Amino acid sequence: MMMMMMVMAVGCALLGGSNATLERGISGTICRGLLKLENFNMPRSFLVKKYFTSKRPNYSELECQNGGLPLAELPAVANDFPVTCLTTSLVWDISLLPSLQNHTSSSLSTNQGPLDLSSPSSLSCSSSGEEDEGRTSDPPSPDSSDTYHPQQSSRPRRSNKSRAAQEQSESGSAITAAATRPAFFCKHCPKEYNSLGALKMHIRSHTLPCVCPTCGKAFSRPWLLRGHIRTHTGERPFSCPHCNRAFADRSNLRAHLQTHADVKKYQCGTCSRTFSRMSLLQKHSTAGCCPSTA
DNA sequence: CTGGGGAAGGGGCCC
DNA sequence: TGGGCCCCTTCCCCA
Repeated sequence: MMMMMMVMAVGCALLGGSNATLERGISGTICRGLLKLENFNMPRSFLVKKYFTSKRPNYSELECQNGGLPLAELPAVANDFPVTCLTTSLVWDISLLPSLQNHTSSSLSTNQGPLDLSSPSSLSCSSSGEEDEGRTSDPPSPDSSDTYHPQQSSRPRRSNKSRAAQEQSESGSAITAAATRPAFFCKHCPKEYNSLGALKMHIRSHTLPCVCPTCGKAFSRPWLLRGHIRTHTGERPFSCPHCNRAFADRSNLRAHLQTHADVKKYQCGTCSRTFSRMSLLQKHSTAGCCPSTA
């Protein structure tokens, strides 16, 4: 079985050009993942580098929804869930998205139980990769020269603006604002981070130290691998309290719960129509319902 | 075309 | 400082 999956995965990777048909079928997911890895465009890096993060999200905003219980553990009679959600400021107006994105939070859970994910044999985050790379969050040795290491430099690399300022006063006496906010750059991509830890974590997205023992797909973090392994095992620890559906991913359960809501979380600012997902709201907006925002 | 599910990526926070 | 977890978001596919 494992060999078969590997062969399929390799085949898909080799045939990356015509992925339209390959992505369908049994190995579609695997192929899609590999193809994504191959391109590695990282289109989802939307959270990079926030200079003015407001630190902690306001989790208490949503606690009223379920009293802090995990959604998967909500009683089926939690009928005020959607309403409560909407009576708070959590109804999203797409016109406000740019300013809200960094301030939203919907921590609907505390320490979760159902996700024990035993299957220890399959959870070894990277047979080899994690041991060499993951533990240190550093790229493998051949790579290490390709990434920034503070030990190799007397100070963190600075942002463009900071570097310009530094160049301007090369004598060194006027490193002011830049020095108070050092930036750590990734040498694999143009991203920059405020802390070395964040950079190291990011570097893992390049080194992908966690390898699935079943299909060989690599991930940046152990829990990503765990989630992926569920696609092989079929484990779905997050169940919907309103229906019989279960999900392997909590976020997907959360999105699903929106489908049970009479009034959904994401609201069009023009027509007041609500949507279960922001992507649907965005589609709705760009489709022309809201000319002002389209 | 729309809505929903599946899978995945990434930063932030807590321990 | 690092690992684990949380949450958000996105992309793709399908009904």
